[in-house]
Amino acid sequence: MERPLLEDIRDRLEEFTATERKAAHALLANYPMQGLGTVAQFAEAAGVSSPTILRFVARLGFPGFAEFQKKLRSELESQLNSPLARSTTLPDEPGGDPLVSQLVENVRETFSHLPKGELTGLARLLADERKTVHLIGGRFTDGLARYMAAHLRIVRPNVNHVAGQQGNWLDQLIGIGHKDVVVVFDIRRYQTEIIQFAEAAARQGATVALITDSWMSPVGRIASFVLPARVAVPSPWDSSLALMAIAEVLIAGVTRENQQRAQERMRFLETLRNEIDPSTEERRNGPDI
Amino acid sequence: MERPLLEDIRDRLEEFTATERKAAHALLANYPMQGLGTVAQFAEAAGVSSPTILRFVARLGFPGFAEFQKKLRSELESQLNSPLARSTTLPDEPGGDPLVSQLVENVRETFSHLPKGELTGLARLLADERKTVHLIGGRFTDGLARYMAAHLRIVRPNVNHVAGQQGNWLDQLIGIGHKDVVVVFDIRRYQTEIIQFAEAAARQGATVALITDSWMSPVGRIASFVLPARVAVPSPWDSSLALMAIAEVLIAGVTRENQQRAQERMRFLETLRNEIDPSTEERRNGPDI
DNA sequence: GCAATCCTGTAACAAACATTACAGAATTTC
DNA sequence: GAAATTCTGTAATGTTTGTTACAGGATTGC
Repeated sequence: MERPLLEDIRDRLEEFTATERKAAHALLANYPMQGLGTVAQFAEAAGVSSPTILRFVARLGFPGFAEFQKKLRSELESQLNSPLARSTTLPDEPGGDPLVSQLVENVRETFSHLPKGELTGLARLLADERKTVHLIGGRFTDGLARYMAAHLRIVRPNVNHVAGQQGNWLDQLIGIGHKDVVVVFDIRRYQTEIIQFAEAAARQGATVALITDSWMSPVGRIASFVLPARVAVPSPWDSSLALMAIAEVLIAGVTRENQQRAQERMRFLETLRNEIDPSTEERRNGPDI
Repeated sequence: MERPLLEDIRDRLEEFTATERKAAHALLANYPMQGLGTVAQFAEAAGVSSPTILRFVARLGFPGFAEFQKKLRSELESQLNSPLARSTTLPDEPGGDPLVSQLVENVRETFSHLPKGELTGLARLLADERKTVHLIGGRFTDGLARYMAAHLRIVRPNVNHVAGQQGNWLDQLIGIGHKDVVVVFDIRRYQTEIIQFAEAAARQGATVALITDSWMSPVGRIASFVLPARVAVPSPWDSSLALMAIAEVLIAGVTRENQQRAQERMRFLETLRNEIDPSTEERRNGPDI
């Protein structure tokens, strides 16, 4: 990671001219906000002219004010999104592992920022038995789509997991229309096939719900529901844990909406299972809900 | 202190028009940075027109975009200058939902009770490239096995996801022996086929690792590694979130153990991907690791 | 002490921006 | 089903912005 600009400026104060130093002090006093306004505002705060600010910025190695602001924004975004900076507020590190702390924090942060109405609204829509629910995921998120489909099938009819060879996905677009809901799991790298599937489904009148990461899959442009999750962890991998938490909350929400029907379907499934393989009753080692 | 704009927007999502909601999502997904650029940048990120952004901002009660930005800056400055303000928001239940609190608590509790040695020992074993790793899950946990396999394949060779028709599982027992590791995801109701597979693999000399719930699958009797997870949530369903957290920590652990080889394999995969479909590079919307 | 060089602010200018006007599409109401 | 209303994007426009050119003052070197 590149060195913070603030430190760079601080170390180079002596090489600046008098007015450049004024600019530097003004920036350091209110870093990085002072540099995120206009050249004129920064100049006024520093008590120098606009061209002086540009010379100061050029001295720092930026070809223009826009590049300078880009750098400040980038640093600020990292600061706002950096859990390591905030993890100091969580004295308990479960298992003493920063990775685990981050996993927990991701789930917590995800739901802190998710609009409650989006979750309940989507759960209500998914509970509507007049609709057919399709779930699609990519290379890493197909398991989530599969997991959610496995649960939803138990509490409601007409659940389709879009899986198998991607060449066959187009076949499953046939007949999709206003009575369909498409739940899309898409995290970076965003997959062209998923985007195309979602866009085609939307064109045909389906409602699209997106469960994605913080950088927002392009599917977000056509989705009616967008549920972004925190995925950054101290690891080369992104974490899908928060996406799975969203899936679980939606599953619970649908089950709650259709409580009576869900119980009927679960009892029926139980009866089926006991008829086909009575020995499964013996597998109950722990308490059952 | 005035109420944060973010909360205001979140609570008012239902009253927005479709395009205003898109603007709201774009802002919430990258708050407050998305609102601190130009109208055109914000519009592009939201997938709407510039005038729509201005209507959205007007709907929030601001006479113009400048006033809106003023508000965002003010909030941001408060946030940057007041770390204590940040820490007081953490004790709140994320989303105020007991289900979400329990999900977070399950992950935290799971790792608090997991022996660290079990995790690192299993990660080390899974990183051993002389071994072949098999992953098997049941009706609800196959997605986890698939997820873990998809990641492990990238950082190490000889990874087999035992999937498809259960009748075919026996075929995959052929050849399993001392050089194999079988990772089993099994939560109640425990599946007879999984138990039988694991028992047969153990008889043939394979090392068995079990990721299960607190009531302990019968596979625990013959497993060398047992990792129990908290699954109880206020819902008719059990939660698999903590099992997925275990999977992610193992994935990260294996990647860390094989850091150099993992990086080589990832680079090679990147090269393959760019050769087969160069357009995937364009899909990078957010920062990449 | 003077010439050369550097620093700095003012003014001008091209580009970018926020905003408004307008028209077509979509939705709602009767 | 048609009229009224609302939503939305495109185009145009006035304003603001970043940047450059230029000139005067300050500093440095001979």
